[in-house]
Amino acid sequence: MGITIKDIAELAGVSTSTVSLVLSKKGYVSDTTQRKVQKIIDEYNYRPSGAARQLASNQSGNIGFIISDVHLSRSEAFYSRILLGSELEARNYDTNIILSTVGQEYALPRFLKEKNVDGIIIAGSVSNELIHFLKKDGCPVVLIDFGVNGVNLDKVAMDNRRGVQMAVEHLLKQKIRKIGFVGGSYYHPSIRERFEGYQIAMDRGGCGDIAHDEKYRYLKEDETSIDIGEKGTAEILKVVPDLEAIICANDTTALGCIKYLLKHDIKIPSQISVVGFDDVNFAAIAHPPLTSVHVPKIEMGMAGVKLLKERIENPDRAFQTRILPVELVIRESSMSNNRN
Amino acid sequence: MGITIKDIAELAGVSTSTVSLVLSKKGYVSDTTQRKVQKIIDEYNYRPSGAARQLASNQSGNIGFIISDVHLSRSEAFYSRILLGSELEARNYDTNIILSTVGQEYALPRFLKEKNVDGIIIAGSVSNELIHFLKKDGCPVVLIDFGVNGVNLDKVAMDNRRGVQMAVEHLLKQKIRKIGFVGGSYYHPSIRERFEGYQIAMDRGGCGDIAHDEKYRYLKEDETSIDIGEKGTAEILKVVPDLEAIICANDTTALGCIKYLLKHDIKIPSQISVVGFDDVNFAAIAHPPLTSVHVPKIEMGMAGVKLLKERIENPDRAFQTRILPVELVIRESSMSNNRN
DNA sequence: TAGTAATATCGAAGCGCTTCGATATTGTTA
DNA sequence: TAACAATATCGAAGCGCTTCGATATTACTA
Repeated sequence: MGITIKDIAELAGVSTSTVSLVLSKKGYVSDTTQRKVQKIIDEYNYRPSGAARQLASNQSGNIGFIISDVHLSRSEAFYSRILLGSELEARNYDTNIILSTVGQEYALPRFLKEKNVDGIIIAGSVSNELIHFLKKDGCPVVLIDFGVNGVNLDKVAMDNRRGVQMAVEHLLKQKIRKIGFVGGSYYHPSIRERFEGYQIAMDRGGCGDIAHDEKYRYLKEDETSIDIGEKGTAEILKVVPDLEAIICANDTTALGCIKYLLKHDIKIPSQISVVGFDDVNFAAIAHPPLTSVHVPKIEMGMAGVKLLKERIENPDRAFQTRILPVELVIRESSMSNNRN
Repeated sequence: MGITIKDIAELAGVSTSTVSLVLSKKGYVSDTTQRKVQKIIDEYNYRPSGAARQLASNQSGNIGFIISDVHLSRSEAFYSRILLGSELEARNYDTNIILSTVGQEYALPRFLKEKNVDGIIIAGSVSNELIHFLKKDGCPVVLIDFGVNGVNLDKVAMDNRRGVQMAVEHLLKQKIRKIGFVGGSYYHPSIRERFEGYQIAMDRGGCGDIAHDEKYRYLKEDETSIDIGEKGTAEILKVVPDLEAIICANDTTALGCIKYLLKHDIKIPSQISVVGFDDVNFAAIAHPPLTSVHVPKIEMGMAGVKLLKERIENPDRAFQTRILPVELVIRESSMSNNRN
């Protein structure tokens, strides 16, 4: 099959070790030999076998990217951007991304079985068993937008609390105080932080009574969805008919919220303001365009790869959590002209 | 490093070849040995090295997935679904997907350099050089939603002509005849087919004069975008003020089209109907919800993997093109009650 | 029951690299 | 210029599997 390092060595009249040195650019090779060998390599379009290289050097040049399948299908707009960011960054290191979705059941992603990755990025929530397994295994791991209590790992996250705080402040400035919170996936650390951010900001704004009143919130364990947004809005409105705004755990939920309001002829934002989180690409084109906390998804993916590379190079350093800043993007769904 | 096949062999009191047979489930192994070996494997949590296996068997168990970076960022909602489909299908074969975006310049994806994939899926358009290189290289390749003139390869496509025909028929049935066509990426075969479908259907419906009149169309080489949708709509309306409908090359374009119409207070669909193509997930939540030709994206991704697997198994069989059916999803943007 | 076929297991030779230690050559310093 | 360091190249031993041919055992046929 194809041409091997041995062929190149013979053609160039050197040993295979010399060719290997030329390839890897380390060790001593004279300029003349280097050129001579490189010429043959180019001429014959020689490409070293990854497998052989891996086997001999015990390094794969691959990193695994794990994401739960439901997660990916449901929040594709979010996670596929993170994946894209990781891929773009991986390109800089000449590294390949091996993608693997995992189901709900505890199953090792396939590449893990063959351990042909140098490290792993996990985006979003996966089973605790998997995390524990990896932790025990000692394989370098970076978590993006996820975390498990009591497990110390490198992480990339966004400033969830700050994001919602900005949203709350934006509403308070408009003299809106009756603000509710709707969301699913409450098991997810990011969602929980967003809710906490809501409470903190409300407390500070003197609306603690509202933020701590269960009437004003709808929180489910189920994966976030349009459905939850609709139901949540309905539930809260039932007990708080004079609600003024809804902050949603993410944009998908916000979409459901808008859907409900539209259906019941409640004007956005003049009657009720809506704010989402994530700023996925449909936020801007929703109707009305959705105010949302922008999450730097591409950058998070890139940061994950960087962190992983650092960990691989230096396995013993202290674990880091990189928290990327977010930004409130104000659009029509929360701008009531008659208020501010 | 870890435990190897040799260790397992010793622990089980058999030869490594026997362990290998147990692992691969081929050849003859007695029930007793099989169980004995498997027990040790489980007990020690042994995972064979992918690299060694690849090297020895000359099979990687990986398939490469190539997509152009701009393409992916721009039409993420479309291509990430295809990727998802491929990944889901790959899981069934215990195969990994190695992702690689390629830039505009002609560069080999990294995994190609090391040829550690058994085959390659290309989604969307990439440089002709890359296609020619792969063709010459003899590496199994499947093209999803792309094609190059004069290069024979396995392909997965959707029924673009039929899709637009359905859209045209749907409009004609409402007595709408002044139908324009707007789109970018005209270099892309799918887009061209969509335009052809428009012409064919219009011809059949007795509106050939319109479909062959350049006034009624706006076609650009540039990547499809919201921008093109806006500009195209503007251009056509300038010369055909009494336009009744616009068929767009894809949903992104349609979005721009809607944006323009909304801005100029032209009512959709009572004044102008809009139809998109692809039915990406924001089509349903656009305002108004967008009538679109549904493309089975997940299925296309899956079909790509299937086709590739077949080609790998049987490298000499005739090339196939799998055309998946599409479906017109009628939503508000094309339902004018006062007409039908 | 000899003779063949099917079944079961093993040893050893690779797969195509990297890398370590050995050796050869050249350059530098006292 | 002897002595040592730096530079340049090579041979060979693996890395952890698969697979082929050889051998041993058992089952089946005539």
